[in-house]
Amino acid sequence: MAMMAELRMYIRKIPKGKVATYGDVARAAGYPGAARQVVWALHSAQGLPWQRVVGAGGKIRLGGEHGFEQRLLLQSEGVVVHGTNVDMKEYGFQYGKSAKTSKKKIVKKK
DNA sequence: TCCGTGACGCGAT
DNA sequence: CATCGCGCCACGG
Repeated sequence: MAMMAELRMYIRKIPKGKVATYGDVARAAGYPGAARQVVWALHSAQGLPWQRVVGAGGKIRLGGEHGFEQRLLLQSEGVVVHGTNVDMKEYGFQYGKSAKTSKKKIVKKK
């Protein structure tokens, strides 16, 4: 499957109220080190929860108006943003971690 | 085909 | 903290 499609698919897995980093998404999708491609995938963010993708350490990498909007969107989902950062300990989403114990097949929303 | 461009990541200075 | 350098890789010129 095409890389961008994979990335977009994983981005959609991020639940509301949680965030994942570019690197995490890339690794989860099977492309470690392809954080830049995540950016590309987001560029064509059609229906994607783009605001739930932040930089390493929970840093919002968007500038100006966009960064401000991302902050608002995240907070409206219950994520507390400190300046330009998010507390990953509290809101970081771990891919597949829950599936590890429940082996239950995750029904991805389409 | 080579080259510049990213909402990147990470270690070194 | 702020910067730099390097690795990473799809895409458009």
